Amino acid sequence: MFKPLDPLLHSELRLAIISILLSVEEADFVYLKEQTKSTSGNLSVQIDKLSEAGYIEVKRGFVGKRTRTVCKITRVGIKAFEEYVESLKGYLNLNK
Amino acid sequence: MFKPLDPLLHSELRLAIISILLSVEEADFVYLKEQTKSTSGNLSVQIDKLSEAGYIEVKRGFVGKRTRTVCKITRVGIKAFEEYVESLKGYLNLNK
DNA sequence: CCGTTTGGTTTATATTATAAACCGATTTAT
DNA sequence: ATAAATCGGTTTATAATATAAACCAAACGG
Repeated sequence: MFKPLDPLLHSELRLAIISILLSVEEADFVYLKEQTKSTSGNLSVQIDKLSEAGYIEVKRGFVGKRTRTVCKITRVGIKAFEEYVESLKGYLNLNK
Repeated sequence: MFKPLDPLLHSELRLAIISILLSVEEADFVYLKEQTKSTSGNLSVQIDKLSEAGYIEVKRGFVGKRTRTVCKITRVGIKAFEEYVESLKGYLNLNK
């Protein structure tokens, strides 16, 4: 009945990050920060966690002389998200 | 876009408790423990939190000589749950 | 130069979740 | 009658998480 919820995704900020990355192909740090209205520190940490889990891919590079961190969701991340949503449905009564 | 998720409901065990109470009118401690497969300690703590927030009502009584703790969701709890689900939809892409 | 902004990371702290230990009452088994 | 196990929890300690605050190097603006 209640399947466990992937703790990596069951977090407001990380879920928002994944949600954005699902709809946008690629997003950089600044864009994610704007969209999620999070602090840089929090965003940095959560991006790392998603990256270490292999849910997203992070490329650090330059645009002109400025650094730029770009994130992209992986198939692993997509899969995990889909499973998370399925599990979550067991908790919500979406079948109203 | 990303409305904040009520932290009281954005918790696996508390969400499971609420989910059960939405479908069952009343449930006692033992039943909730069985259904959620949680430990007594964890369940006790989370029931308290939901109770203190006014999301559920807790009645402690007896059945025969044994103690019995019965939980029931309140209208406040129902409202909070509905809002939580609405907010959550903004994170999931349920509009596939 | 000097102060400020950009684009972050690191470290410290507050909050949360979870488990472990405990407790009084009640059965059950001896 | 009594010791041992079970029931129905609560309390307390610990581990994990989230969040914010402090910091940093490079770039830019005056």
